[in-house]
Parts: sequence; C-alpha cells; structure tokens
Amino acid sequence: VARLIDVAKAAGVSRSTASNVFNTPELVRPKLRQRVEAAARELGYPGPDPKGRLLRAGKFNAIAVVAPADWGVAEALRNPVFELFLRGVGESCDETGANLVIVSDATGGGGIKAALVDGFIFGRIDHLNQVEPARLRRLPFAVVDFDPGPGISSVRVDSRAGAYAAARHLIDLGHRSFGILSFLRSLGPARVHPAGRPRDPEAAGMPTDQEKLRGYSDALAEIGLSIDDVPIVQADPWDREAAQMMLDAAPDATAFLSMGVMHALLFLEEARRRGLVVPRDVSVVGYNDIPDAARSDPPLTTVDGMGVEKGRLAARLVLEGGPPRHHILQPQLILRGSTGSAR
Amino acid sequence: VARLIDVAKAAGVSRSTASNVFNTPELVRPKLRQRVEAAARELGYPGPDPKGRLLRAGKFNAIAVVAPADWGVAEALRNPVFELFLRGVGESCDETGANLVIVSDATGGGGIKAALVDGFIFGRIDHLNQVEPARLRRLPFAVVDFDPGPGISSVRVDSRAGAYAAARHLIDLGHRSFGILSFLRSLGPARVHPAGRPRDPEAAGMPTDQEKLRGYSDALAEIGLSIDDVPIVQADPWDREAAQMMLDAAPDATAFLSMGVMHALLFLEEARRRGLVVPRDVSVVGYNDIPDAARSDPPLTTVDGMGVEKGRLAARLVLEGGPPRHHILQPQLILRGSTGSAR
DNA sequence: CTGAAAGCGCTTACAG
DNA sequence: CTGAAAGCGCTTACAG
Repeated sequence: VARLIDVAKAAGVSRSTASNVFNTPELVRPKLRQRVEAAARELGYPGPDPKGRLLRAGKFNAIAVVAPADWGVAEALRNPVFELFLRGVGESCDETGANLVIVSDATGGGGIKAALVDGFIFGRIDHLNQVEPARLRRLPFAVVDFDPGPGISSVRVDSRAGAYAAARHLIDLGHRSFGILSFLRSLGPARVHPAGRPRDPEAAGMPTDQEKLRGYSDALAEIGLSIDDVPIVQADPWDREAAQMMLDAAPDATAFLSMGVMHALLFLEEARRRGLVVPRDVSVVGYNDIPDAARSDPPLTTVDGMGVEKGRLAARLVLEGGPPRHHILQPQLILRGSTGSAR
Repeated sequence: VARLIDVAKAAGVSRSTASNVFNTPELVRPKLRQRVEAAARELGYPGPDPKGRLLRAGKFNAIAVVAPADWGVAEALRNPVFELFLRGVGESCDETGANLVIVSDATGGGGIKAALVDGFIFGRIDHLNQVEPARLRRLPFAVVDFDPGPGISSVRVDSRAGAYAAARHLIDLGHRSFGILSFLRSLGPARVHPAGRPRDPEAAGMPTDQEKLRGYSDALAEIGLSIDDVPIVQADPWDREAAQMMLDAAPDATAFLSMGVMHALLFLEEARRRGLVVPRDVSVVGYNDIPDAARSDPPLTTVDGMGVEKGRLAARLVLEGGPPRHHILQPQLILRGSTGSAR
C-alpha cells in the first residue's frame, strides 16, 4: 500500500508538501498540488493513514460508551432503556461529528485500556474502581447514575425523587397495600423478598435502584408503612416470571411500584392473564419511559427517567472536557392509564 | 504523562524490556519485572499507550457500522429495524471481543476515511460508490441489502421472495383489492402514487425496497393484477400521515402490503381510529419483525427480515476477512392476527 | 510557497 | 534473559 512518502517521491516533492496537499491544500501552489494529486491517484493512495495522523495528533474524534461488564455490546443494544441513553449520546456525537464506540468491559478494563477514543462514558457502574483504567489514561470521562464525588463529572437523575413521586401518586389514589418490582445487581434468577423481614441492602440492583427504594420508603413512611412490610421481587428486565412472583407474593396488594419499565409492561400482561383489570383491580407505575409504555394496554403511568437527556449531557461533558461538572436531572411522573383509585 | 521510556529509565532497563513486562511478562526475570512494575506504579503509567501500540500493530480491534448518510448516529439508534441489525453486529463483536463503532457518513466518506477500525459494514447504501473510501483504505468490508457484484462481500435477504410470500398470503385469503405502503429514498414528506398510472421506478426507497415491489408485483400478476393499478404511498417510517393517506387513496382496498413494520403498526392504529376492525374489515402484512409487532392489537402478520442474523453474518464477514463471500437469507412469513379472509 | 528534521509512543526481529 | 536499532505513517514548527 502506498504511503505518503511514496506519493511525495512520485510527485518529486517533500513529504511535508505532500502532507500539506491533503491537510492544508491552500498552502500549496495549484500546479504542485495537481502533480501530487495525480501521483496519489495513480498509486491508489487513499489519503493519509489515520494511524499515523493520529499518533501525531493524539485525537481520535470518538467517544466510548462502556457497556456494563456483564452485558457485552449486544445486550447494551438490546436493553430499551440503555438504548435511549445511547441515542442521547449519539445526538451529541452528531453535533460534533464524533464517532460513537461501544466498548465492552467484559475483560475487566482491558477494553478501556485499549479503546481508541478521546473519552469515556460509564453508563452503569456500581463501583468507582471501574473507572480507574480511564482515569489512568488521563482521558476525560463521565459517570452516569452514580455519585462519584466532586472530582469526577457525572450526570445523575434524582431517582429518589422520581420514585417518591411514583409512590406518592399511588398513595394519593388511596392505595395502602403495595408490591415492589426491583432489579438484580447482575443477571440471574428472580428472587422474592417476602414482607415482614428487614430489607437487606441488596434488595435493589444498582445504586440508582437503591435510591429508588429510598424514594418509595420515604413516601410509604408518610402513611406509616415500612418498606420492610412490602414484598419485593428482584428480577432481570426480561424475566416474565417477575410479574407472576410479584402477584403471588402480594396477592392482596392493589398498587405496584416497578423500578423498571419492562417489568411494569410485563406485569400488565400477567395481570390481564389472571383476569385482573388495570387500573380497576390493581394499579402499577413503572420507571423510565420507552415508546412501548405509551402503547401498552392500558398505557403505562411511569416516571420519565430522562434517558436521552442523560446521554446527551454525559457526552457533552466528555466531548467538552474541562473541569468536572455535575448535572442532576429531575425526573417527572407521566400520568397515563395504569393507575387509578383504590377500590 | 509518563511514557514507556520513562518507566524504563526509572527502572534502569531498556525500552524493550519494559515493553516486554507489559506484553510478554513471562519473558522477563521476576525481579526485573517487579522493578519495572514498581516504577510504572510510581509514575502513574497507565500501560502502553494504544496510539503507539497501534501504529506498530496496525490493528484496531474494532469494526464500524456506517450509518446511512442522511441519518447520523442518533437516527441509526432510533430506528428499530436498524437497531436489530446493530444488535446482530454486536453479537459477533462480543464473540471476538471487538468494539463496535458507529460512524456517521454525514460528511460523505470523511468519517470512513478517518475511522479507527479494521473494517466496515455498510448497512444501507443505494450506490456502490459509497463504499469507495473503504475500498481505498484496503480494509475488509461488507455490504448489506444491496447486490455489489461478486467482488464485494455481501449479506442479502431475498426481499423479493419475502414480499411475494406476503402478497401471496393475502391473495390466498381471497383479497383482490390492495394498497401498498412504501418508503422514500431519503427523508421527506409522504407521496401518493394513485392507481392507474405506470409506476415510476422511484416508487420504492432503497434497492431492497424495489425488490419488495417486484415481489408484490409477481404475486399480483398471478391473479391478473398489475402493480400499476395498486395505490402506493411512500413515507418515512415514523410518518403518521402515511396510514391516513393510504386509507384515503385506497378506500375500497381490503388488503394492505407494507414494506416496513412501523408503517404497518401505525396503519393498525389509524384503521382502528376509523372504526375499521382488523382483520375483519381490512388485513395488513408488514415487513420485518420487531418486538412491538408481536404486541400490537391485533398482533401483526409480518415478514421476518432476519435483521439480527444479517448483522451477525456481516460482522463475521469483515472480522474474518478473506475473499469476498455472499450470504443470501430467506425471509419467512410470520402469521399473526392482522390478516384474515376477505369479506 | 517549499523542504530537512524531529518527534508522536510503541514493538519486534536481531545480536549478544 | 536483555538491549541497541529500525520502523510503523504521519505532521509541524522551523529555516529558507
């Protein structure tokens, strides 16, 4: 394959001049320029090799979203909520013409060490040492849905407030008996936490989910209910069993709080399967808003988790660099048809 | 920032030895190795800089999906069918630990020229010269849903057969009056092609859509119908007007063929809005299968466009390199509830 | 406007 | 097992 020096030689000019033809053509006399261009064409030279250019420039014009360690690239693209987030990142990329790299963190930081990007976005971490490889490389990075302290850029949603609003909404409708659908920390089989036992702190998945648990707890406390008395089911987003276990674990509950949107959607299906009419018999409010949530039957009352916005802001933070900054987004309850007055 | 040579000096060894410590530690005497590692830690050396390593190795361990020119990164992540395709690419990436880069082709090949990847997947092209920048770089690449001739790797779906099956299905149900929902070649306002005029070849969007038109035409010809007599509406996937225009343009049709899945789903909604019962009053079959298609009311009869599989195979093709190869996938009709006998 | 030179950070035969 | 040297392909002050 032809290199810059080859076309320079063929055109009888120095490397610098050839380089200029491709990078700052206005600095080169038209005649010389044409000679170089002709030589390039003849040799099939595809333009300066990004490898060399990049070693010099040190810039990749790309940012990475690191996929959760246990997910891989495919799962990241399969999860509708994460996908919303990716789309937000994509929007910021489009603004600056940057490429979007999805790096798998499956190898425990190996991907991050080698990724050819100018910065990182961590979309789902549960421990700060996952960002170490990025910090070591002295590349800008931002963390999402996790409080990294003041020294690291972050975009967070006030999940506690969002969850509080969800629970408060159900309380205001007169509900007094609840069930909670929660996540696991990592992929695995569903687990039930029956009522009446103190909650172990692992009853919610990621830190942001634990915040949600606090939000629910805050609201329940206002009417004298303890979260310890509310059955909780932890399950993967796609787990169809979750809804069944929930309904079995809280047969008398009239109101269900879901930390995810898929859980809530599947719950709607399972409720119908059991002959329950939503929201006449039971109410459910989800968390996060995906297109499906507006199309379900009935449409799902849910919290807008600001996924796209999170992605957009996180990407800006790393694209712009500079000192650490923090965004805290306020989620908003979207009232739709899956919640109604208690019987 | 510390470089390899800095830690080498600090540890009192040569660059090669320091390099070995990070790349082939088993070649270095433990004592020396520890000395180097200590020096690295002390200097905060993050390990070999990918830039340098890469210039040497020439490998990026990443492949690019180039987003359609008029889309950008965000739109690519927003389109559910393209998203299916991306997921397939992601699966192959996970198998080999490669990163997935979404490069925007908005700058007319500029992104491709500079992308730091080992190969390209073109997921949506309508002219072969869009792959020129990749060919010039002498990087492996594959083309999807487009016949590039034998010299270029490709993954295609036999859309003509898929469309034929869709149309034949409706014919077998006794339908004789049709409407077709088609795509535009590039984003824009919807267009109607009334019945009775010869079809201009642009009545479908991408080449693969034109294949679908042929498939419909094949089937219709078998019962003596000309495609020229079938109203066609071209519109963007998200265009809610498409269904309205279709129903207005073909008020007596009982069967509708949609080249996309979103069109079909929106059609279902519009039909209901007009008081039409599907499939009692009208039948519709879509093209491509996304999760929503199974959840719609009624569930959508559609053609499985093999999106994930396409992505997976295309990625393999470029990851493996080698001589050009071709996959032709056979789509399959998925029978669900949106089609029934003609009245 | 043009060219000689240094350098971006690393790895890999090669000789010892 | 260790080190001196060449090279990956390019760009950018700098001097002319």
